[in-house]
Amino acid sequence: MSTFNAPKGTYDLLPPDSAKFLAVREAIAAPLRNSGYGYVETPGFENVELFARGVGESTDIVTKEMYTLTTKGGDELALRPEGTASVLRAALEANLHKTGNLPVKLWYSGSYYRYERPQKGRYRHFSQVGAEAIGAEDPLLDAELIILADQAYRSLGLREFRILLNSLGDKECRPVYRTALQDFLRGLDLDEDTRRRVDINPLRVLDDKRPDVQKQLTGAPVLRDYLCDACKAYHEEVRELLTAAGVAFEDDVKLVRGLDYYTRTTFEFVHDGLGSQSAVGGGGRYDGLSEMIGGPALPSVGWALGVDRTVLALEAEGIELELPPTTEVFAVPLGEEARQVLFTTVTELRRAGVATDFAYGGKGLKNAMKSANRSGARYAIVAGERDLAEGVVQLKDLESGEQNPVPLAEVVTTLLEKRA
RNA sequence: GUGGGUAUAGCUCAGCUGGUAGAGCACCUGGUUGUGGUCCAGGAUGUCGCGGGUUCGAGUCCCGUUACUCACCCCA
Repeated sequence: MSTFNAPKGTYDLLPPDSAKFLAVREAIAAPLRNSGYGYVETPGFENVELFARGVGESTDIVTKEMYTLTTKGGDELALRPEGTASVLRAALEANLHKTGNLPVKLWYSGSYYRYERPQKGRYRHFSQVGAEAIGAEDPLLDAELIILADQAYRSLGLREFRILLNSLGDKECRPVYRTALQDFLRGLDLDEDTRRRVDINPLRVLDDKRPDVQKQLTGAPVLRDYLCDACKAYHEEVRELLTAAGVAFEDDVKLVRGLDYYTRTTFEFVHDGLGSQSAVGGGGRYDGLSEMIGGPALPSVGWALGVDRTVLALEAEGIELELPPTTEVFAVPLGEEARQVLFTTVTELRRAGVATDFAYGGKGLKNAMKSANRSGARYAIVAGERDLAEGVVQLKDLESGEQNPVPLAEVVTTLLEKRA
C-alpha cells in the first residue's frame, strides 16, 4: 500500500480491464470514421469563459462543477467539463467552416472533468467519445448521428438501451413555451432552489426526479404543443428518418438536457445498469452556440457517449467483449545461450506481427512455463542447450500440451502457418 | 452541499450476547536434474482503516475521524 491514492472520484484503468475500455472507445469511433468524421483533439483546459458562455451560466456544470484555475499570467482556465464547446471553438479558430465544405464533421475521444460527489457511473474524471456535425441544418444529420450511436452500441452487443427523443424548439417558439411553463411552475409548492431554477432555466424543473415534484408536474404545459411549424416539421422528419432506418426510439416530452445550448432535437441513450444514473450518452442540436461564443451562425448537432458508463452498461448486461489475446506466443529459454537465441526469435516474430512475450529475469523453467500459461499464449517455444545443439526449438501447444521440435530457422513461418 | 451503508489476508468475505484471528480463491514450495494448466501433499500472509473511551479483557460496545461506497441534487 503506497502513501498515495487516486484522487476522489477517479480511478485507474489497469490490465486486464483496461483492454475493455480501449475496445469500447474503438467501437464507438469506428462508425464515425466510416462516416466522414475527422479526428479532432483539443486541450484539456480552456478559457473558463468559453464554458460559461457556451454551456450556460445557469447550468450546474458552470456554477459548481468546474475545476477552475488561474495561471501565473492571470488567465482564468477550466478543465473541460464537456467537449462540444471546445470542438466548436477549435473549428471556428481554424476557420474550418470557411473552407466551403459544410458541415464540418469531427469526432473526438478524451477525458473530461466535473467536480461532483462521486457515485456509481459518475466520476470526477470521466471519458467520452463525441461527434459533432457543424454548420448545417439538416434533419438527415440529426438522424445520422443517432443512427451511428445506435450502431456503435449494437456493435458492442448492447441491447437493453433505449433512445429518448424530444424537440426543445428554437428561438421562435421556445421563449413562448418558457413563459407558459414559468407561469405554471410559479403556482406550485416548490423549494427555494427549484424556484430559482424556475426563473433561470424552467425546462430543467421537468427533469426533477423527486416524486413530490413530479406529482405536481402533471398537467404542466408540454413543449410539443408550442412548437412552431418549422420545428414541428423538422422534428417529424428526424423521427421518420429514424423509423426508416429501423432505429427504435421513444418520444419523451420531458427530456431536457443539462446544457443550455440545445435547440430542437435532443436525445439521450439510457440504460438501467448504471445505478441511479441513466444516460450512457446524449446530445442534440445546438443552432445558437456558435453565435454565443462569438462565431457566425452555424447550426450544428452532436453527441457524446460516456465510455465509463458504456462499460458499466456492458457489465450490467453480462456482455464479455471478444478481445484478441494479448500474447500469442511465449518464449522460454533455458540457459544463457538460449536467452540470446530466443530473444532474436522473439524479435523476428514481433516484426512478423505475432504478439510475443518472453520469460524475462532468468527464472527457472517451471516458473517460466507458469508465466507462459498466465500470459494466455496459445504456443510456447522452449529451447535449451540440447535443442540448440540440434538446431531446433520445442514448440508446445499450451492448449493440448502437445510438443514437437521445430528447426530454429522455421519457427517464425511455422507459427505464422499455425496461427492462420 | 445533504443523507444512508461499509472498512478484517493480495481478492471476495465470515467472525453470535466482548475472551488471544478464519474460509474460499489467489500466491509460494514439493511430487517432475528440461515443462504450464489439471491432480496430490505441504506452506506463508494480517498495526481487524485511524484516534480516543468503557472493560480484567475490544475485530466485536461507545465517541470522534478518514477513506470508500450508494442515494439525493445534477449529469456522460
